[in-house]
Amino acid sequence: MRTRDENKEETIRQKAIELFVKHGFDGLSMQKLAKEAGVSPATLYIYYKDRDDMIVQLWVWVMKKMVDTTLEGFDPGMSFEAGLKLQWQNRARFCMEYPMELHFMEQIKYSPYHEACSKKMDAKFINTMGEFVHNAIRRKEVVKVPVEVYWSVAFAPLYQLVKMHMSGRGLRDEKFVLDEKTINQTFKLVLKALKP
Amino acid sequence: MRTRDENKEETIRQKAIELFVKHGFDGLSMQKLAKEAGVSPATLYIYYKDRDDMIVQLWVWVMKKMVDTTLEGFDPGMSFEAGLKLQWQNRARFCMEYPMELHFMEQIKYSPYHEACSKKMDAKFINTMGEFVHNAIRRKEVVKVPVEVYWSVAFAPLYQLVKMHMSGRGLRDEKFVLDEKTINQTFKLVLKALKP
DNA sequence: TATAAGTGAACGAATATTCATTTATATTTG
DNA sequence: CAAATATAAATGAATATTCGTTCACTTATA
Repeated sequence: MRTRDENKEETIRQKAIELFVKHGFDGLSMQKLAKEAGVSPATLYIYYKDRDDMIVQLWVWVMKKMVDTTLEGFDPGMSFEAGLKLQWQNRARFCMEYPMELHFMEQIKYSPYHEACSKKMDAKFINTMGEFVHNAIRRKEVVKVPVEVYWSVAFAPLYQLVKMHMSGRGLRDEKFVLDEKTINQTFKLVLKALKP
Repeated sequence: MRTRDENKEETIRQKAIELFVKHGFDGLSMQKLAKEAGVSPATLYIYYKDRDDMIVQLWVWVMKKMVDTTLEGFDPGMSFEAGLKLQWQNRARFCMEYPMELHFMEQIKYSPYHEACSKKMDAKFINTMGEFVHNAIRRKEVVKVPVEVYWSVAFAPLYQLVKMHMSGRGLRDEKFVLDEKTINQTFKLVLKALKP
């Protein structure tokens, strides 16, 4: 039997995200994507059941990449400060290395695909994160708050900075570039908020 | 001459956001919207130049609503703690009262429309916010950090909580409902982070 | 009566998806 | 070892819809 061209598979994914980021949901049409990736439209239907399935599978792929990057060198038993710091570094690295993938994920988050995607969320990842927080709370390294409150304070500021960085400007018209110093400065504030 | 039916204008806006939130960019087609709003497709082109223009104008309208709500009772000369508290209350109220409008705005934020929209951003609003922070920094009520860092720590956690509230669940599968108590709890942490 | 609001049908272009065929290769056969 | 075969990958053209937009026309009112 004929073997599947793995290279082709990767090209499709890459071009799909590229099209999506550049032209949004409207721009990601099966025919345009096929042309862009140099394959027949019919080929897409070998890889994916339909357009919706393609978008969800694309999300799963990107999510895995994100989880892998985020967990690099991480252990839920780490001390709170060290663990959170590593999380920030890993997450920031992912954002900088894969801006289009991040863009794609953020756009999915508020789209009708959000529900279908979050069902495919890696449970192990969430559990690892949860374990880390609970360890820290138990050791009294972190104020005792619901996980949602913790997560909001711990990571939302970072993603907000990344958002500004990606759009190239801050709140006003001035240019904004997220550098190591700004990350550290913000991290210190977050740490202050979460320590008992 | 014949007068424009203001009621019709409002129905179109309402149905447009409804369609957009329910079915995303793909779902907001001119013909579907016309049918939904009970007007001719051609009528839409009296109100808007084309589909892109409609989406941007829709955003401008929603943004104004958001700014108005956020500024209710606010004065940039307020003390930091009182001002920030009011901001949280106003913003939370907007999110709860107009969930679809918030949904719409968030989706635009990561779409190709983001740039066109942010050009129409109300400068006065941004200036008022900026003035408030700078007053607070001058009075030494807030740590001296770039506005972007301030904004990220001050508001991103709130919007993250709202996001979870709107999706109906937190990080795990458990139900999550954002209540007054959770808001206050998070607010206290943010305040701790930002105070010198 | 002048004028802008509002219409419904129509346009070509683009959409998602399918299907009868062809192509490449892993495996089996002689 | 080489040739035949089986099988999944890959295709390009065609499907019926739906898309955004326009235009000749009617309607309501200042």
